[in-house]
Amino acid sequence: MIAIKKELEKLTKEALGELGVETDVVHMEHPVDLAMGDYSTNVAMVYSKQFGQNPKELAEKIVERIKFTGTESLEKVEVAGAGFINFYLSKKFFEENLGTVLKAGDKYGSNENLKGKKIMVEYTDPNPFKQFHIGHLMSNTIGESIARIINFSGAEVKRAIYQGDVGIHVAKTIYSLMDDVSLREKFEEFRNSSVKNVTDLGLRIGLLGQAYALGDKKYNDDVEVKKQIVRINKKIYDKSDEEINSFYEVGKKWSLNFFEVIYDKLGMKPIVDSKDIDSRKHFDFYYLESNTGVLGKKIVEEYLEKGVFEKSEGAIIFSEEKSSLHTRVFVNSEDLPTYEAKELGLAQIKFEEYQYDKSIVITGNEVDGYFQVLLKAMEFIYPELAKKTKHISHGMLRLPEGKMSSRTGNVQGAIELLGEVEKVVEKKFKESKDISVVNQVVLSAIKYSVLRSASGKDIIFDFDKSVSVEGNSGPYLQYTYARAKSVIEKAHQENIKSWLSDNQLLDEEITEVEKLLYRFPEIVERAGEEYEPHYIATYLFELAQTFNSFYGNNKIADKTDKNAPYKVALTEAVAQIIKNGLNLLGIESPERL
RNA sequence: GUCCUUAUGGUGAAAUGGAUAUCACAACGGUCUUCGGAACCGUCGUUGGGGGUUCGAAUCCCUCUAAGGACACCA
Repeated sequence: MIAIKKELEKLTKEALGELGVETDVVHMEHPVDLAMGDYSTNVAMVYSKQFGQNPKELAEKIVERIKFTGTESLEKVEVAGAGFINFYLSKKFFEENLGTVLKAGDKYGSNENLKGKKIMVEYTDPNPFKQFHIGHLMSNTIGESIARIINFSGAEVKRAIYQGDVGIHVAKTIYSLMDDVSLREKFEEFRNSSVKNVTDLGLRIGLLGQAYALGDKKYNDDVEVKKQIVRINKKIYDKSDEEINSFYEVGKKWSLNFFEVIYDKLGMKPIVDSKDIDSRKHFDFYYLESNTGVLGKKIVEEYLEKGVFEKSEGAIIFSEEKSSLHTRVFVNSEDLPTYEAKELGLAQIKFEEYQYDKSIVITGNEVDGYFQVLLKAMEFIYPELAKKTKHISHGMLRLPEGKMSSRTGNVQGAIELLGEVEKVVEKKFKESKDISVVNQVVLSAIKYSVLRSASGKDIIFDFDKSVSVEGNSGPYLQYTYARAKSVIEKAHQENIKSWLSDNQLLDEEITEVEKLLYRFPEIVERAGEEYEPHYIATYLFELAQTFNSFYGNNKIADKTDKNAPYKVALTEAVAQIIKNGLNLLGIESPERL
């Protein structure tokens, strides 16, 4: 809780107390317009009925009783509109806050609301042997941002990833690798040579992709092949066929290693930083369906006896009577665990490895219905874990050309999308020859497009708008940061010192920029409470706009202006907050574009 | 058919039950020989329909309409 907000709530409560109202809840918010003050409360409207007088009169009475004269932070308190009480903070407050921002630096905006809490965040979840598509990219973007935000709120955060290394998609790939002569030859060649770099790895991933496409086609076209693939699938589960095992292990390793390359590209910070392609890691916990399946099936069988599940048509199901939702199959009639059973196993394994206070799972919203059923089943089996589990879902990332689907084969790869955006960025930022900066702009364009609106709804990715520095975009924020940095640099050259917190009070108006700075910590808190990164994105854009307007109307690095040190300090604070905020979105802040 | 989600200017979005619904893009017009013009300022235009709750509704409830998703062995 932000100190000043708490103080205003306390003052209001005391005033209400004098009028005979005891309450714990004083709703304190920011007025829609900066000109209406810095904080506002609606208590007069809430209690006017109880007092039998009109809200404005009651508001006046409350204001008379608010003792703010002893508070340097408060300039004035006014009644406005239908009975709002508006608080105006003082120049002194804004000055002090500016000092706080500069002093806190990279830590500004952090809080300790989740101090001591252990939180596991599962996200991304690509499947080995399949493409890392833009849906995974979206999940990774949201998950990484949420992980950073709750970490900034003081929690210990562990990143987890859950990958489908078994299932029919794997069998399709293995089938083609074994059955198709040229694919098989290529596979043997790759298997017998070492993987020295990313390019080598990429070639192998290409081969797996071809094999999957071929297997998928034959599975749908040829009934006999379908039967074979189903047999292979079963053997992958029980590991009974050595030849299949060998194809499987090699392909899985290539796939998993390639995903690590992608996490690098997406800007994740490695947890194990190694040049060795086999040991580089970006997540704290890696979970595989091949492991959760075994345990999940055991759990289902155990609770079948206890009456949670029941047999039906050769499968084990969780009936709609139990869930009051809809019936789902947990172990299919082939005696294999479905995703549902695997998830039960996963929950147990996760908690055994890490005694979390909260387990967050981020997925696409097409599994919302399924997840509700799953949580119901979990309530029967581990009620305490069910309570700690939070499912967050997101919509689809759609490209202008059309809809992305992993089932129809019309898949949009994440790498391909990055490449396309890079082309647009390079065209636009011709001068920038620094490849790492280009990458940072590419990622900010994509990530910001995802994070700027509330999660849950589909995002239509617009190449031009996402890269444009003229609208509400990641690159716009990066540009504003770079410009602020450039102004600060200029001030240094002009020998203008930045204002320090012990400096004297300057007789000057309160700028709109200042009125936004102190709100950042509140925004971070709310984003953390609601697992909603978009609050940060929205705020940063407003801050950047306000700063750019200030920049357009004021000369900042002006030696002849006695207020220049203060303006430079404001610029520094804006830059700092943009950097901190972008970091929470998983976006870098290059000093030059 | 049942259940879930969604519906805000031409387009994409924001809004903790609060004040005159806020931005961006597009369109139109303007500023200034610039600390990074990749700027700034302005004009235009919006809560799907109908009821209800409330001092107050984009937000909560009911209903209709439309779109998307889930609804037994995929994940």
